Amino acid sequence: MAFQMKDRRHTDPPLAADCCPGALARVSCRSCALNTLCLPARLSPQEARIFDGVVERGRQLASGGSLIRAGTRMDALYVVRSGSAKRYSVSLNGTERVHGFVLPGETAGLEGFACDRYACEVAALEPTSYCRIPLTRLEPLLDHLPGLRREMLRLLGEALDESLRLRAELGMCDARGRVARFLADLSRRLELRGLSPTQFRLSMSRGDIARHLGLTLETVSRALGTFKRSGWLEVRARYITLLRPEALASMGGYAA
Amino acid sequence: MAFQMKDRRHTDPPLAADCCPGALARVSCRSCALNTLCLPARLSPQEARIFDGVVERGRQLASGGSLIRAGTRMDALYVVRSGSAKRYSVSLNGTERVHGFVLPGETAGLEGFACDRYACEVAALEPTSYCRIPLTRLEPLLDHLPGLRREMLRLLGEALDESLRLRAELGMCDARGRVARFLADLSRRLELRGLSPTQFRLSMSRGDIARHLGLTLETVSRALGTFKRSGWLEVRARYITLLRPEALASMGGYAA
DNA sequence: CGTTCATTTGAGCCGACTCAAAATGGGTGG
DNA sequence: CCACCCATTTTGAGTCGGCTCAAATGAACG
Repeated sequence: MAFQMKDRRHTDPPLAADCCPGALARVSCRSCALNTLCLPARLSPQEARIFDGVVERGRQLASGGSLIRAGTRMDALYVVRSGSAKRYSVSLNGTERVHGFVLPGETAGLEGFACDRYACEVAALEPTSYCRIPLTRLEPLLDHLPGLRREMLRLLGEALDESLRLRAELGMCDARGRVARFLADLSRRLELRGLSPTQFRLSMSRGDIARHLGLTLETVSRALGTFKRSGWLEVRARYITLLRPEALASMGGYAA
Repeated sequence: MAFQMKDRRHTDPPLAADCCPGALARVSCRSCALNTLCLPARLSPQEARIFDGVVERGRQLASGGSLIRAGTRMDALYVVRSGSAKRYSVSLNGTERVHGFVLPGETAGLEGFACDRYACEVAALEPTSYCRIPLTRLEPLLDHLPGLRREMLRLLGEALDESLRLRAELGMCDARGRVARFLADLSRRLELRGLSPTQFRLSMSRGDIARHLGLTLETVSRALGTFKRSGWLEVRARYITLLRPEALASMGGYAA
């Protein structure tokens, strides 16, 4: 009972323009709640209007649903509108490796530019809606919209930079530091989206986190346990409350 | 004496169009030895000709010389023409992290698109010459050369893909596997450039390799020692001869 | 209410790190 | 040409963090 209330407190508020779930709403980017974060955010109003015309709004995806299949021909970019997804790849021996998590306003499928095929699987971690930007419609726009061109390069550069930084930061701290960094990063990204940076629900399992950080799920669990005992956070299953975010941030070497 | 001969065998043949070292030779990309590998390789002949006009040939850089300084404004892309370089960044506490090594025909500075500033240091590991592609001259070309535009996206996508793959592969094998993967990868890239895939000189120190693979230099040294005792390769200082490349490749999980 | 999956906790082991010292190689100047 | 010096690399011994295997607990769903 009291627990139910606790649960309620953690429930995420509606994140974006998904007020009409399941429908192919013709919502424009301008009226989208994510318009300060999303791809068109840096475009001029004219460019944004033109860009708007090529974006398809996808239907809601169920938890576990596949947004992108690795190995298939690259034909579009995808932007998560609400919910979340994980980017991962599966090696020949069946091992799964999680490259990262896609939050609302973030783009998936960029690595497909390398060879016209997607390299990563992207799958919803909870009910998730998305926008689709077909390349056949994006390409022609690049001719006349220098801002969009720059934005594409920026997006790719950012993904590259993030990947390098992740490798660098994870590589030089221990298990607890990695988990701390992960939480601090997630907290920051949630805050950017207008959500609470201190109270949130993890949409990914301990195993997903572990495979993302290069650890085992037991180690992730133990790290969370340590933080809990230190009074830095509260954990109840997937619900997290950060009590001393600054402690986590400093431990994760986030200032590096 | 015999040793001198051994050394000689390993000497790298001249790699590219650097027959006039130190001079700002106005060599065109078309006559460059790297033209099947380098940025303009995928352009149409017309596009390649136009692109040629914006490439500046840099002077020879001494070993240790800096090609790109992290934090400075991004104003150009750099392509190594001969020699090699390391991409790395230094954290606040002074720890160095090596992101990768740049071989002839490979591009450095791409991650700068993220925020208009370079995020990595790039420094020559041996006498190195390079080409410089100023953004102010590259940008306008993107208007009218769709092939060049695609090539830029491809280049960034490839860098991203490689970074993801590296993290994934290194994350799931032990120290020996990482070193094996590193050697197999290097071997493949050297072969692409018309060099021997089985005999080469490492331009980077054990420490550089270690900081690249997330290990210590002692561990890298021990891994090489193990391979040597197994008869998979010969090591003499920085000179490597692979005797059983397939063993290394399979151990490095290179087929993943 | 029971089943099933996810998470936590425990015990023991192994690989990579740390610290330390020896050896090798490259470069320099006599 | 040789002897020396310096940086790099190799090798050794001991420690510890995270992994593996295993069991118990907790949460979610019908």
